[in-house]
Amino acid sequence: MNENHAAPSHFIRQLIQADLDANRHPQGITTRFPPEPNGYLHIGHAKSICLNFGIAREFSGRCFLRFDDTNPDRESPEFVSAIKQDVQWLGFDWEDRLRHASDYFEQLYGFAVELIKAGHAFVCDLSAEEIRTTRGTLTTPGSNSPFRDRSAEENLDLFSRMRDGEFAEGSRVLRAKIDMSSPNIHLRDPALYRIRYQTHHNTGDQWCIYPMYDFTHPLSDAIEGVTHSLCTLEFEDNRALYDWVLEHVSAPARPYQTEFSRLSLEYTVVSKRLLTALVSQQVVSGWDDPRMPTLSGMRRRGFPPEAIVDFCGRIGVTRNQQNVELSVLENCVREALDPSVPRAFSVLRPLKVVIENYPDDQEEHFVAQNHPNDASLGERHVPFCRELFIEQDDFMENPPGKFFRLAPGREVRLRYAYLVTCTDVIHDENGNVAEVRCTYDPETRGGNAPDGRKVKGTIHWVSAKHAQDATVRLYEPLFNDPEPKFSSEDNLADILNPNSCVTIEQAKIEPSLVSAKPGACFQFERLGYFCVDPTSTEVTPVFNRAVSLRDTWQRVKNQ
RNA sequence: UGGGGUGUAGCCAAGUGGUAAGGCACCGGAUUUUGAUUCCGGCAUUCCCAGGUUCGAAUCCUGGCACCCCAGCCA
Repeated sequence: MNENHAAPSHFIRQLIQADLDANRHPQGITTRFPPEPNGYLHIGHAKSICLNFGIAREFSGRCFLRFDDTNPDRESPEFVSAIKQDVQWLGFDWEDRLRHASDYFEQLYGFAVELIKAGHAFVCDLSAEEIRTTRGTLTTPGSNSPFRDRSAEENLDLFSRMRDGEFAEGSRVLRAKIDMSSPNIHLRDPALYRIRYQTHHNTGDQWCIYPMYDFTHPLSDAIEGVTHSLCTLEFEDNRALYDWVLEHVSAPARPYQTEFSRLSLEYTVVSKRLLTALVSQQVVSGWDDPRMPTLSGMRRRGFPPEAIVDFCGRIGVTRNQQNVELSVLENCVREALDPSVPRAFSVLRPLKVVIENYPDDQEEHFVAQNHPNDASLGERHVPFCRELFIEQDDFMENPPGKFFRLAPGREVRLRYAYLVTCTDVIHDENGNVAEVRCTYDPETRGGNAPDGRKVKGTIHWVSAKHAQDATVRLYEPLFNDPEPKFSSEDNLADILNPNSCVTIEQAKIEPSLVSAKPGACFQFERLGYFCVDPTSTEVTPVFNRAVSLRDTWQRVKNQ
């Protein structure tokens, strides 16, 4: 992590500091993270979690985890428990501050009654369609509902009968009475309650009217004593309504909303609708598919939570449109993993090497460091014999100038083992390289030549006799376009990267890797960071590549 | 063409009238039994544009331009 860097000073931090300096919050500050339980949390939510929980921690305040569950049509307990798990995984603790907006339904109803009594809300019998057409447009004002001037008594009666289930779904709504000609469309008599005969995951069949977001949110904030209600920029226009609600009922506190820009990450999409589509159309294996930008996907991919928290700190909090390059996240993952993760050998695309002058029945083992820069991670033994596997990429018959791996007549170091020289190449019937023959120099045990000759190339390897097969999955971005655009009519296949997941069924792994437990992470030397998948077994180990190593050769080769 | 926002390097981002931090990326170079890591060095005479105020402007004023959000009984 970046303890060396001072916490960046963003505008919300400054705002809170100024409020504290002015002694506006003698009881301390309170924030909340308010997800709707209608999907899994993604990297965009992580930004909000780090902001809300982080700022509370930093200023010795409190942060609520509040499920914003006012729409029973799309919410479920599965999502509730997944969200809780993800928040904890990131390292945040809501202690005794777990809430649901639905916990407040009765109080909310009371506030609605207050509004009606004061003449600030009315029951409207217009259909959804009629409301839409009378709302006006961006440039023209709307017109008043014919039901706008009902008496408070009639409204009270109607609203209570709405609650009692006397009316059909969609037949009536409770609306705020504000201003149908407001240039801010959110103020054109917005709906506050709608009728929905749907079992709610928390309140069951207790209610058939459900409050809307714009009514619920400010009041939930007030009930919890939230001082700083932080949300994303698309709610900016809603702020006028947020304030209106708080100013027209006897709210127990006066919270204020501040908006920041939402995160978008190159090559990924954080729209719940599209993520849901990817899952339901089985483009991915589930919400926790390692290609998903969900927290559960990134966890399965092998991203440590500290990397995500670090990332959220690095990108900052502003009101600018934020489109962050993938390399920032990848760098955070590498930086989190590199110092702590043990190294191991694995060959993804095996090429057989026979050491011609190494006795057929001989075996030995070499001591390998688990971490080149940290002896405390210990060492392990790696077996060696006459037949090995090396990476196909590490051999070229006609190499370009800068290539310093194995080639006919060239000498390379087998890491921790011997220097070997390629003496012959055997081709299959199609002319492809099928096997490479080498000789080894017995004087170079461990990898150094007594005569001091320099060998530029060092490659990894695995003993053919001792290696085990494993499944290895390599990932690329799910989308082709750095800024994926989509609409519901789009054929997903057209925008998806066909190589987003490449599965290698018969990678060769060194013996020490066989018993690795799900969740364990390793650096496969020269290949990247790999994490054991939850489905892995000793019979069929499964590794996911979290991220590759930085690869200068790839760049040299491509130029 | 209504309302609300935002413009600082390829991508993020500090900067709050005193002469452009930092990260990522990129480009060198050193060390290296991972073409990794680490280390050193480079990378905005200029802050969307044009005027103006000022000894002095990314910061203040005026006028443009570009982009984003809003017309769910979603959140």
